[in-house]
Amino acid sequence: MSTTSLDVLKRNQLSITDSRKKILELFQVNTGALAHGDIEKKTGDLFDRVTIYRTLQTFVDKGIIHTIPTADNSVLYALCKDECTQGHHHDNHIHFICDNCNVTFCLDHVASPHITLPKGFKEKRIDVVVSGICTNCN
Amino acid sequence: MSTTSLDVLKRNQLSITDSRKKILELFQVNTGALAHGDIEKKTGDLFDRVTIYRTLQTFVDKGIIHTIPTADNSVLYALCKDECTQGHHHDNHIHFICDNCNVTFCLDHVASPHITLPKGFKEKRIDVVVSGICTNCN
DNA sequence: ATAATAATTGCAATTTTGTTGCAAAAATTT
DNA sequence: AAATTTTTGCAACAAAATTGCAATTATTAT
Repeated sequence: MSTTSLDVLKRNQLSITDSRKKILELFQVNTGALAHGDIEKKTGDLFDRVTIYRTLQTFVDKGIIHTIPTADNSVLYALCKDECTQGHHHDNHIHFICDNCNVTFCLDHVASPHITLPKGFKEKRIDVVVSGICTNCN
Repeated sequence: MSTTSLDVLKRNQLSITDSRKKILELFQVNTGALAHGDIEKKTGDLFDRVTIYRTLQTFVDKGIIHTIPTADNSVLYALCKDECTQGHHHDNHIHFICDNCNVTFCLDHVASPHITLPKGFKEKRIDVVVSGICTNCN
């Protein structure tokens, strides 16, 4: 499966626009997760803030990116693996946030743990966020 | 150990004020977690928005409540277990958010899982948030 | 290729959320 | 009961996010 920004947009039946191409490429180039503010900085005044908000929301809706819950409650976004489809995220991996450099990693090879819930609770989704010190800062 | 709001405040060497008593009682009465907005609604115009922010922050500092990271990045607070002391939270339990009724549960008896991280990553804290359908909505 | 249609963007205005300084009020200490 | 300390409410401010709408851009049909 090809992975150019253009292909991803087409595969998801999205109109091809400068903002969508550019923002998607940012995610593909950067290893870590990105906040809305990061994207604003990296794109300068190419696009309006509102466009960035809407583009991110569109990508989340389509299953192209997913949000990451963080301890300090800032909103982070990261690319989903290919298996994600519209309305159905399978980002079954954990996230790691470095307290030092503040980069967020999607640890794709660390599966979410299985958790036994009390009777009556049905799991649909599980988010695991580990924070500490990353390899680069060690 | 007694659990009236007054006792909790005294134990933590906090001045006894209406807002602190009222807000603490809200947490004690409600099973789930509360957002700043919830508290604002439930207290009407009894207290200023700022007071609520400061009270919540004070409680977090003292280890009376803790924050919960959520996937939609709203800030949630919930009562800590008694073992929490100032500056040292031991909220080593997972959280469950019901997609239906939107209530957040602290599953105190479900411990956070142990996760094996890739080489070089050092864990300091782990947050697990499971979402799905709770007992009441089942 | 071009016109018609549909979708997206940018702007302005607004709303929501959170913070800060300071004087007034309330709680605690003496 | 007075002195001191802490907390509160107000006002102003700042940041983050949302909405409606006209203008622009992309897609579809001709």
